[in-house]
Amino acid sequence: MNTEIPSGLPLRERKKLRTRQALIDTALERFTESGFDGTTLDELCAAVEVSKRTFFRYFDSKEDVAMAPTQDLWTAFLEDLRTWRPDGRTLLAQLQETLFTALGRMPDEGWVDRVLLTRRLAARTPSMNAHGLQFCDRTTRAAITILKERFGLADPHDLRPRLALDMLIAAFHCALEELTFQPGPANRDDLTARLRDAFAAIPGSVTMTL
Amino acid sequence: MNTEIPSGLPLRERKKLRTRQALIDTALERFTESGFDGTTLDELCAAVEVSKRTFFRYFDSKEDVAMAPTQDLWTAFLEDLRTWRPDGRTLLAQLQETLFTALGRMPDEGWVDRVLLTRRLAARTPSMNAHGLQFCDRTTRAAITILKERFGLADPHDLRPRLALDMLIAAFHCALEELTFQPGPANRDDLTARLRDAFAAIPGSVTMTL
DNA sequence: TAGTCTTACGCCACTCAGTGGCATATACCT
DNA sequence: AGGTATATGCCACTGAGTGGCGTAAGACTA
Repeated sequence: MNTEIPSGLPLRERKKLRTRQALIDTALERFTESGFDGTTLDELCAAVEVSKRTFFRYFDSKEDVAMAPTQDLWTAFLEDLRTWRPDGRTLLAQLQETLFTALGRMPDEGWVDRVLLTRRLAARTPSMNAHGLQFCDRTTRAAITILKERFGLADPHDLRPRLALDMLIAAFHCALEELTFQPGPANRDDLTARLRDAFAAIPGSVTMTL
Repeated sequence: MNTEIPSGLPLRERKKLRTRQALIDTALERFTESGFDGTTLDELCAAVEVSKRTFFRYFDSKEDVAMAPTQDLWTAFLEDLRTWRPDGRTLLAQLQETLFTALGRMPDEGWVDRVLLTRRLAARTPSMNAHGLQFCDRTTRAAITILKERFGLADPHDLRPRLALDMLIAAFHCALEELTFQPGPANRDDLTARLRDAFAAIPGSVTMTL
Protein backbone atom coordinates (compact mmCIF):
# COMPACT_ATOMS: atom_id res chain seq x y z
CA MET A 1 0.00 0.00 0.00
CA ASN A 2 2.92 2.25 0.71
CA THR A 3 5.71 4.22 -0.87
CA GLU A 4 8.91 3.04 0.80
CA ILE A 5 10.78 5.44 3.03
CA PRO A 6 14.32 6.23 1.86
CA SER A 7 16.47 5.08 4.81
CA GLY A 8 19.32 7.49 4.27
CA LEU A 9 17.41 10.31 5.94
CA PRO A 10 17.60 11.44 9.57
CA LEU A 11 15.08 9.89 11.92
CA ARG A 12 12.97 13.01 12.19
CA GLU A 13 12.52 13.23 8.45
CA ARG A 14 11.63 9.56 8.19
CA LYS A 15 9.00 9.98 10.87
CA LYS A 16 7.52 12.91 9.02
CA LEU A 17 7.35 10.96 5.79
CA ARG A 18 5.68 8.11 7.62
CA THR A 19 2.97 10.22 9.25
CA ARG A 20 2.39 11.98 5.97
CA GLN A 21 1.94 8.72 4.14
CA ALA A 22 -0.23 7.34 6.94
CA LEU A 23 -2.49 10.37 6.66
CA ILE A 24 -2.79 9.95 2.89
CA ASP A 25 -3.49 6.22 3.02
CA THR A 26 -5.93 6.42 5.90
CA ALA A 27 -7.69 9.37 4.31
CA LEU A 28 -8.18 7.57 0.99
CA GLU A 29 -9.40 4.53 2.87
CA ARG A 30 -11.92 6.34 5.04
CA PHE A 31 -13.08 8.76 2.38
CA THR A 32 -13.71 5.88 0.01
CA GLU A 33 -15.55 3.92 2.64
CA SER A 34 -17.61 6.57 4.43
CA GLY A 35 -17.53 9.33 1.86
CA PHE A 36 -15.56 12.56 1.99
CA ASP A 37 -18.23 14.45 3.88
CA GLY A 38 -18.99 11.47 6.05
CA THR A 39 -15.49 11.49 7.46
CA THR A 40 -14.48 14.21 9.89
CA LEU A 41 -10.93 15.36 10.29
CA ASP A 42 -11.14 14.52 13.95
CA GLU A 43 -11.86 10.90 13.08
CA LEU A 44 -9.04 10.78 10.57
CA CYS A 45 -6.60 12.35 13.00
CA ALA A 46 -7.68 10.02 15.78
CA ALA A 47 -7.10 7.02 13.48
CA VAL A 48 -3.57 8.16 12.67
CA GLU A 49 -3.03 9.32 16.25
CA VAL A 50 -2.15 12.84 15.30
CA SER A 51 -3.65 16.11 16.44
CA LYS A 52 -5.74 18.14 14.01
CA ARG A 53 -3.24 20.93 14.40
CA THR A 54 -0.55 18.63 13.08
CA PHE A 55 -2.68 17.58 10.14
CA PHE A 56 -2.71 21.17 8.94
CA ARG A 57 1.04 21.34 9.18
CA TYR A 58 1.17 18.61 6.51
CA PHE A 59 -1.74 19.60 4.30
CA ASP A 60 -3.52 22.82 3.45
CA SER A 61 -7.02 21.40 3.53
CA LYS A 62 -9.08 18.28 3.93
CA GLU A 63 -9.21 17.98 0.14
CA ASP A 64 -5.47 18.32 -0.15
CA VAL A 65 -4.58 15.09 1.60
CA ALA A 66 -6.59 13.04 -0.88
CA MET A 67 -5.03 14.77 -3.88
CA ALA A 68 -1.44 14.10 -2.89
CA PRO A 69 -0.73 11.25 -5.35
CA THR A 70 -1.93 13.22 -8.36
CA GLN A 71 -0.07 16.22 -7.10
CA ASP A 72 3.16 14.22 -7.13
CA LEU A 73 2.82 13.58 -10.85
CA TRP A 74 2.41 17.21 -11.81
CA THR A 75 5.17 18.32 -9.51
CA ALA A 76 7.46 15.87 -11.32
CA PHE A 77 6.13 17.17 -14.65
CA LEU A 78 7.08 20.72 -13.77
CA GLU A 79 10.53 19.60 -12.64
CA ASP A 80 11.13 17.84 -15.92
CA LEU A 81 9.88 20.83 -17.82
CA ARG A 82 12.48 23.02 -16.15
CA THR A 83 15.37 20.89 -17.44
CA TRP A 84 14.10 20.41 -20.91
CA ARG A 85 15.55 21.16 -24.34
CA PRO A 86 13.14 21.59 -27.22
CA ASP A 87 13.76 19.67 -30.41
CA GLY A 88 12.11 20.39 -33.71
CA ARG A 89 8.78 18.78 -32.89
CA THR A 90 5.46 20.23 -31.92
CA LEU A 91 5.18 21.92 -28.53
CA LEU A 92 2.23 19.71 -27.74
CA ALA A 93 4.12 16.54 -28.68
CA GLN A 94 6.98 17.52 -26.43
CA LEU A 95 4.71 18.36 -23.53
CA GLN A 96 3.18 14.94 -23.93
CA GLU A 97 6.57 13.31 -23.83
CA THR A 98 7.52 15.28 -20.73
CA LEU A 99 4.38 14.02 -19.06
CA PHE A 100 5.27 10.45 -19.99
CA THR A 101 8.70 10.94 -18.47
CA ALA A 102 7.22 12.28 -15.26
CA LEU A 103 4.81 9.38 -15.20
CA GLY A 104 7.74 7.00 -15.45
CA ARG A 105 9.14 8.46 -12.25
CA MET A 106 6.08 7.63 -10.19
CA PRO A 107 6.25 4.54 -7.98
CA ASP A 108 4.65 1.85 -10.07
CA GLU A 109 3.46 -0.10 -7.05
CA GLY A 110 0.03 1.15 -6.03
CA TRP A 111 0.43 4.69 -7.26
CA VAL A 112 -2.10 4.44 -10.07
CA ASP A 113 -4.55 2.80 -7.67
CA ARG A 114 -4.31 5.74 -5.32
CA VAL A 115 -4.79 8.16 -8.20
CA LEU A 116 -7.89 6.27 -9.26
CA LEU A 117 -9.26 6.35 -5.72
CA THR A 118 -8.74 10.09 -5.76
CA ARG A 119 -10.48 10.39 -9.11
CA ARG A 120 -13.46 8.35 -8.00
CA LEU A 121 -13.75 10.44 -4.87
CA ALA A 122 -13.62 13.63 -6.89
CA ALA A 123 -16.37 12.26 -9.12
CA ARG A 124 -18.79 12.14 -6.21
CA THR A 125 -17.52 15.04 -4.11
CA PRO A 126 -17.86 18.51 -5.66
CA SER A 127 -15.42 20.16 -3.31
CA MET A 128 -12.76 17.59 -4.14
CA ASN A 129 -13.36 17.95 -7.84
CA ALA A 130 -13.07 21.70 -7.49
CA HIS A 131 -9.85 21.39 -5.55
CA GLY A 132 -8.37 19.08 -8.15
CA LEU A 133 -9.24 21.38 -11.02
CA GLN A 134 -7.80 24.32 -9.18
CA PHE A 135 -4.58 22.43 -8.78
CA CYS A 136 -4.45 21.71 -12.51
CA ASP A 137 -4.97 25.37 -13.18
CA ARG A 138 -2.06 26.31 -10.92
CA THR A 139 0.09 23.74 -12.71
CA THR A 140 -0.84 25.17 -16.10
CA ARG A 141 0.15 28.64 -15.04
CA ALA A 142 3.39 27.44 -13.53
CA ALA A 143 4.21 25.59 -16.73
CA ILE A 144 3.59 28.69 -18.81
CA THR A 145 5.87 30.69 -16.58
CA ILE A 146 8.59 28.09 -17.08
CA LEU A 147 8.13 28.11 -20.84
CA LYS A 148 8.38 31.88 -20.86
CA GLU A 149 11.52 31.87 -18.76
CA ARG A 150 13.35 29.27 -20.79
CA PHE A 151 12.42 30.49 -24.28
CA GLY A 152 11.49 34.06 -24.76
CA LEU A 153 7.99 33.49 -26.17
CA ALA A 154 8.20 37.04 -27.42
CA ASP A 155 4.49 37.83 -27.56
CA PRO A 156 2.83 37.62 -24.14
CA HIS A 157 -0.52 37.65 -25.91
CA ASP A 158 0.24 34.52 -27.88
CA LEU A 159 -2.48 32.25 -26.57
CA ARG A 160 -1.17 29.08 -28.14
CA PRO A 161 1.07 27.84 -25.31
CA ARG A 162 -1.75 28.21 -22.82
CA LEU A 163 -4.16 26.41 -25.11
CA ALA A 164 -1.66 23.64 -25.72
CA LEU A 165 -1.23 23.13 -21.97
CA ASP A 166 -4.98 23.08 -21.47
CA MET A 167 -5.27 20.41 -24.13
CA LEU A 168 -2.66 18.35 -22.36
CA ILE A 169 -4.65 18.59 -19.13
CA ALA A 170 -7.91 17.85 -20.91
CA ALA A 171 -6.43 14.74 -22.48
CA PHE A 172 -5.07 13.67 -19.11
CA HIS A 173 -8.53 13.98 -17.59
CA CYS A 174 -10.03 12.00 -20.44
CA ALA A 175 -7.49 9.25 -19.97
CA LEU A 176 -8.10 9.11 -16.24
CA GLU A 177 -11.83 8.97 -16.72
CA GLU A 178 -11.55 6.14 -19.21
CA LEU A 179 -9.34 4.26 -16.81
CA THR A 180 -11.73 4.90 -13.94
CA PHE A 181 -14.53 3.07 -15.67
CA GLN A 182 -12.33 0.20 -16.72
CA PRO A 183 -13.12 -2.86 -14.64
CA GLY A 184 -10.38 -4.62 -12.73
CA PRO A 185 -7.07 -3.27 -11.46
CA ALA A 186 -4.91 -0.91 -13.46
CA ASN A 187 -1.23 -0.14 -13.55
CA ARG A 188 0.99 2.61 -14.84
CA ASP A 189 1.14 1.11 -18.31
CA ASP A 190 -2.65 1.17 -18.62
CA LEU A 191 -2.63 4.85 -17.86
CA THR A 192 0.13 5.40 -20.39
CA ALA A 193 -1.90 3.60 -23.03
CA ARG A 194 -5.03 5.62 -22.30
CA LEU A 195 -2.98 8.77 -22.44
CA ARG A 196 -1.68 7.87 -25.89
CA ASP A 197 -5.24 7.37 -27.10
CA ALA A 198 -6.35 10.69 -25.67
CA PHE A 199 -3.41 12.55 -27.17
CA ALA A 200 -4.10 10.92 -30.50
CA ALA A 201 -7.68 12.20 -30.40
CA ILE A 202 -6.69 15.84 -30.07
CA PRO A 203 -6.21 16.76 -33.74
CA GLY A 204 -9.49 15.07 -34.63
CA SER A 205 -11.37 17.00 -31.99
CA VAL A 206 -10.55 20.25 -33.76
CA THR A 207 -11.73 19.12 -37.18
CA MET A 208 -14.53 16.77 -36.16
CA THR A 209 -17.88 17.29 -37.88
CA LEU A 210 -21.25 16.11 -36.73
CA MET B 1 -25.62 48.48 -11.92
CA ASN B 2 -28.65 46.28 -12.15
CA THR B 3 -30.53 43.89 -14.35
CA GLU B 4 -34.07 45.26 -14.63
CA ILE B 5 -36.88 43.30 -13.00
CA PRO B 6 -39.57 42.10 -15.44
CA SER B 7 -42.76 43.75 -14.12
CA GLY B 8 -45.18 41.13 -15.35
CA LEU B 9 -44.39 38.87 -12.41
CA PRO B 10 -46.25 38.55 -9.12
CA LEU B 11 -44.99 40.69 -6.28
CA ARG B 12 -43.41 37.81 -4.43
CA GLU B 13 -41.31 36.81 -7.41
CA ARG B 14 -40.22 40.37 -8.04
CA LYS B 15 -39.08 40.66 -4.46
CA LYS B 16 -37.10 37.48 -4.75
CA LEU B 17 -35.37 38.68 -7.89
CA ARG B 18 -34.55 41.93 -6.16
CA THR B 19 -33.00 40.37 -3.07
CA ARG B 20 -31.09 37.95 -5.26
CA GLN B 21 -29.67 40.78 -7.35
CA ALA B 22 -28.95 42.84 -4.24
CA LEU B 23 -26.98 39.95 -2.80
CA ILE B 24 -24.96 39.58 -6.00
CA ASP B 25 -24.21 43.26 -6.38
CA THR B 26 -23.36 43.83 -2.75
CA ALA B 27 -21.23 40.70 -2.66
CA LEU B 28 -19.18 41.75 -5.70
CA GLU B 29 -18.79 45.21 -4.18
CA ARG B 30 -17.65 44.05 -0.76
CA PHE B 31 -15.52 41.19 -2.00
CA THR B 32 -13.75 43.51 -4.40
CA GLU B 33 -13.21 46.10 -1.71
CA SER B 34 -12.35 44.02 1.36
CA GLY B 35 -11.39 40.76 -0.30
CA PHE B 36 -13.34 37.53 -0.38
CA ASP B 37 -11.94 36.24 2.88
CA GLY B 38 -12.09 39.68 4.44
CA THR B 39 -15.86 39.76 4.08
CA THR B 40 -17.98 37.57 6.31
CA LEU B 41 -21.37 36.32 5.27
CA ASP B 42 -22.83 37.94 8.36
CA GLU B 43 -21.60 41.32 7.14
CA LEU B 44 -22.96 40.73 3.66
CA CYS B 45 -26.31 39.60 5.00
CA ALA B 46 -26.51 42.53 7.37
CA ALA B 47 -25.83 44.93 4.48
CA VAL B 48 -28.65 43.45 2.41
CA GLU B 49 -30.83 43.05 5.52
CA VAL B 50 -31.35 39.36 5.05
CA SER B 51 -30.70 36.48 7.40
CA LYS B 52 -27.84 34.11 6.72
CA ARG B 53 -30.39 31.32 6.52
CA THR B 54 -32.05 33.14 3.64
CA PHE B 55 -28.76 33.66 1.86
CA PHE B 56 -28.36 29.91 1.61
CA ARG B 57 -31.82 29.60 0.12
CA TYR B 58 -30.57 31.67 -2.83
CA PHE B 59 -27.01 30.40 -3.17
CA ASP B 60 -25.22 27.18 -2.39
CA SER B 61 -22.09 28.77 -1.05
CA LYS B 62 -20.28 32.01 -0.43
CA GLU B 63 -18.41 31.52 -3.69
CA ASP B 64 -21.60 30.90 -5.58
CA VAL B 65 -23.03 34.37 -5.18
CA ALA B 66 -20.03 35.95 -6.85
CA MET B 67 -20.12 33.53 -9.76
CA ALA B 68 -23.72 34.20 -10.71
CA PRO B 69 -23.09 36.42 -13.76
CA THR B 70 -20.75 33.92 -15.40
CA GLN B 71 -23.16 31.16 -14.52
CA ASP B 72 -25.91 32.93 -16.45
CA LEU B 73 -23.87 32.76 -19.64
CA TRP B 74 -23.27 29.04 -19.49
CA THR B 75 -26.82 28.32 -18.52
CA ALA B 76 -27.91 30.18 -21.65
CA PHE B 77 -25.28 28.27 -23.63
CA LEU B 78 -26.72 24.95 -22.54
CA GLU B 79 -30.23 26.10 -23.38
CA ASP B 80 -29.18 27.07 -26.88
CA LEU B 81 -27.35 23.80 -27.27
CA ARG B 82 -30.54 21.90 -26.55
CA THR B 83 -32.41 23.54 -29.43
CA TRP B 84 -29.68 23.31 -31.98
CA ARG B 85 -29.44 21.78 -35.42
CA PRO B 86 -26.01 20.84 -36.73
CA ASP B 87 -25.02 22.01 -40.18
CA GLY B 88 -22.08 20.69 -42.11
CA ARG B 89 -19.41 22.60 -40.26
CA THR B 90 -16.97 21.57 -37.58
CA LEU B 91 -18.36 20.68 -34.16
CA LEU B 92 -15.98 23.16 -32.61
CA ALA B 93 -17.06 25.93 -34.97
CA GLN B 94 -20.68 25.33 -34.12
CA LEU B 95 -20.03 25.26 -30.39
CA GLN B 96 -18.32 28.58 -30.80
CA GLU B 97 -21.29 30.02 -32.61
CA THR B 98 -23.63 28.72 -29.95
CA LEU B 99 -21.53 30.48 -27.34
CA PHE B 100 -21.72 33.72 -29.33
CA THR B 101 -25.49 33.38 -29.47
CA ALA B 102 -25.72 32.84 -25.74
CA LEU B 103 -23.44 35.82 -25.24
CA GLY B 104 -25.82 37.93 -27.28
CA ARG B 105 -28.59 37.13 -24.84
CA MET B 106 -26.75 38.53 -21.85
CA PRO B 107 -27.76 42.03 -20.68
CA ASP B 108 -25.24 44.29 -22.37
CA GLU B 109 -25.45 46.90 -19.63
CA GLY B 110 -22.93 46.08 -16.93
CA TRP B 111 -22.91 42.34 -17.39
CA VAL B 112 -19.37 42.11 -18.72
CA ASP B 113 -18.21 44.35 -15.89
CA ARG B 114 -19.64 41.98 -13.34
CA VAL B 115 -18.03 39.02 -15.07
CA LEU B 116 -14.69 40.81 -14.98
CA LEU B 117 -15.09 41.58 -11.29
CA THR B 118 -15.74 37.89 -10.74
CA ARG B 119 -12.68 36.98 -12.78
CA ARG B 120 -10.42 39.36 -10.89
CA LEU B 121 -11.71 38.02 -7.61
CA ALA B 122 -11.07 34.47 -8.72
CA ALA B 123 -7.55 35.45 -9.68
CA ARG B 124 -6.73 36.35 -6.10
CA THR B 125 -8.95 33.90 -4.23
CA PRO B 126 -8.11 30.20 -4.66
CA SER B 127 -11.45 28.97 -3.38
CA MET B 128 -13.31 31.16 -5.86
CA ASN B 129 -11.10 30.02 -8.70
CA ALA B 130 -11.72 26.43 -7.72
CA HIS B 131 -15.44 26.96 -7.58
CA GLY B 132 -15.45 28.58 -11.00
CA LEU B 133 -13.49 25.77 -12.57
CA GLN B 134 -15.77 23.21 -11.01
CA PHE B 135 -18.71 24.99 -12.53
CA CYS B 136 -17.08 24.87 -15.98
CA ASP B 137 -16.52 21.19 -15.52
CA ARG B 138 -20.17 20.61 -14.69
CA THR B 139 -21.13 22.61 -17.77
CA THR B 140 -18.85 20.54 -19.97
CA ARG B 141 -20.40 17.32 -18.75
CA ALA B 142 -23.91 18.65 -19.19
CA ALA B 143 -23.06 19.71 -22.72
CA ILE B 144 -21.73 16.28 -23.57
CA THR B 145 -24.89 14.70 -22.24
CA ILE B 146 -26.94 16.97 -24.47
CA LEU B 147 -24.81 16.15 -27.50
CA LYS B 148 -25.23 12.47 -26.81
CA GLU B 149 -28.99 12.75 -26.43
CA ARG B 150 -29.53 14.74 -29.57
CA PHE B 151 -27.18 12.85 -31.90
CA GLY B 152 -26.34 9.31 -31.09
CA LEU B 153 -22.57 9.72 -30.87
CA ALA B 154 -22.39 5.99 -31.22
CA ASP B 155 -19.06 5.40 -29.51
CA PRO B 156 -19.12 6.44 -25.86
CA HIS B 157 -15.33 6.24 -25.84
CA ASP B 158 -14.95 8.80 -28.58
CA LEU B 159 -13.01 11.46 -26.70
CA ARG B 160 -13.28 14.13 -29.34
CA PRO B 161 -16.49 15.84 -28.19
CA ARG B 162 -15.15 16.15 -24.68
CA LEU B 163 -11.85 17.53 -25.95
CA ALA B 164 -13.66 19.98 -28.22
CA LEU B 165 -15.72 21.26 -25.30
CA ASP B 166 -12.62 21.62 -23.17
CA MET B 167 -11.01 23.65 -25.92
CA LEU B 168 -14.01 25.91 -26.03
CA ILE B 169 -13.74 26.50 -22.29
CA ALA B 170 -9.99 27.00 -22.50
CA ALA B 171 -10.44 29.60 -25.20
CA PHE B 172 -13.11 31.32 -23.15
CA HIS B 173 -10.76 31.53 -20.20
CA CYS B 174 -8.01 32.92 -22.40
CA ALA B 175 -10.35 35.56 -23.76
CA LEU B 176 -11.48 36.56 -20.29
CA GLU B 177 -7.95 36.76 -19.04
CA GLU B 178 -6.90 38.97 -21.91
CA LEU B 179 -9.86 41.21 -21.25
CA THR B 180 -9.09 41.34 -17.56
CA PHE B 181 -5.72 42.89 -18.16
CA GLN B 182 -7.03 45.35 -20.71
CA PRO B 183 -7.10 48.83 -19.23
CA GLY B 184 -10.31 50.80 -19.26
CA PRO B 185 -13.92 49.60 -19.35
CA ALA B 186 -15.04 46.74 -21.52
CA ASN B 187 -18.32 45.78 -23.14
CA ARG B 188 -19.83 42.71 -24.67
CA ASP B 189 -18.31 43.38 -28.06
CA ASP B 190 -14.82 43.48 -26.58
CA LEU B 191 -15.38 40.06 -25.13
CA THR B 192 -16.69 38.83 -28.47
CA ALA B 193 -13.59 40.11 -30.21
CA ARG B 194 -11.26 38.46 -27.70
CA LEU B 195 -13.17 35.25 -28.06
CA ARG B 196 -12.71 35.31 -31.82
CA ASP B 197 -8.97 35.72 -31.35
CA ALA B 198 -8.82 32.87 -28.89
CA PHE B 199 -10.84 30.56 -31.12
CA ALA B 200 -8.62 31.46 -34.04
CA ALA B 201 -5.56 30.44 -32.03
CA ILE B 202 -6.79 26.91 -31.40
CA PRO B 203 -5.58 25.18 -34.58
CA GLY B 204 -2.18 26.80 -34.23
CA SER B 205 -1.84 25.61 -30.67
CA VAL B 206 -1.91 22.01 -31.86
CA THR B 207 0.77 22.45 -34.51
CA MET B 208 2.92 25.09 -32.86
CA THR B 209 6.64 24.37 -32.73
CA LEU B 210 9.21 25.90 -30.44
C1' DT C 1 -62.83 42.51 2.78
C1' DA C 2 -62.35 38.70 5.24
C1' DG C 3 -60.52 34.11 5.67
C1' DT C 4 -57.56 30.58 4.45
C1' DC C 5 -53.70 28.60 2.35
C1' DT C 6 -49.02 28.69 0.83
C1' DT C 7 -44.43 29.91 0.87
C1' DA C 8 -40.56 32.53 2.10
C1' DC C 9 -38.16 34.24 6.00
C1' DG C 10 -35.98 34.82 10.73
C1' DC C 11 -34.14 32.90 14.74
C1' DC C 12 -31.56 29.51 17.36
C1' DA C 13 -28.63 25.95 18.23
C1' DC C 14 -25.40 22.97 16.28
C1' DT C 15 -21.37 20.68 13.46
C1' DC C 16 -17.18 20.96 11.46
C1' DA C 17 -13.06 23.04 8.87
C1' DG C 18 -9.39 25.82 9.69
C1' DT C 19 -6.16 29.18 12.64
C1' DG C 20 -3.28 31.39 16.36
C1' DG C 21 -0.76 31.00 20.59
C1' DC C 22 1.84 28.82 23.81
C1' DA C 23 3.66 24.97 26.45
C1' DT C 24 5.94 20.53 25.95
C1' DA C 25 8.37 16.78 24.02
C1' DT C 26 11.59 14.76 20.87
C1' DA C 27 15.28 14.51 17.69
C1' DC C 28 19.67 16.83 16.49
C1' DC C 29 24.36 18.49 17.43
C1' DT C 30 28.85 19.06 20.01
C1' DA D 1 25.16 14.91 28.94
C1' DG D 2 23.40 19.39 27.97
C1' DG D 3 21.70 22.96 25.02
C1' DT D 4 19.18 24.09 20.86
C1' DA D 5 15.95 23.61 17.19
C1' DT D 6 11.82 21.97 15.66
C1' DA D 7 7.69 19.15 15.58
C1' DT D 8 3.69 18.23 18.15
C1' DG D 9 -0.36 18.72 21.41
C1' DC D 10 -3.79 21.32 23.63
C1' DC D 11 -7.10 25.05 23.95
C1' DA D 12 -9.86 28.55 22.58
C1' DC D 13 -11.76 30.89 18.74
C1' DT D 14 -13.80 32.35 14.01
C1' DG D 15 -16.67 31.56 10.27
C1' DA D 16 -19.23 28.59 6.78
C1' DG D 17 -22.99 25.82 6.32
C1' DT D 18 -27.39 23.02 8.13
C1' DG D 19 -31.77 21.48 10.46
C1' DG D 20 -35.94 22.60 12.84
C1' DC D 21 -39.63 25.33 13.91
C1' DG D 22 -42.46 29.40 14.61
C1' DT D 23 -44.04 33.51 12.16
C1' DA D 24 -45.08 36.93 8.69
C1' DA D 25 -46.34 38.24 4.20
C1' DG D 26 -48.06 37.35 -0.55
C1' DA D 27 -51.56 34.63 -3.01
C1' DC D 28 -56.00 32.56 -4.07
C1' DT D 29 -61.33 32.20 -2.94
C1' DA D 30 -65.81 33.81 -1.72
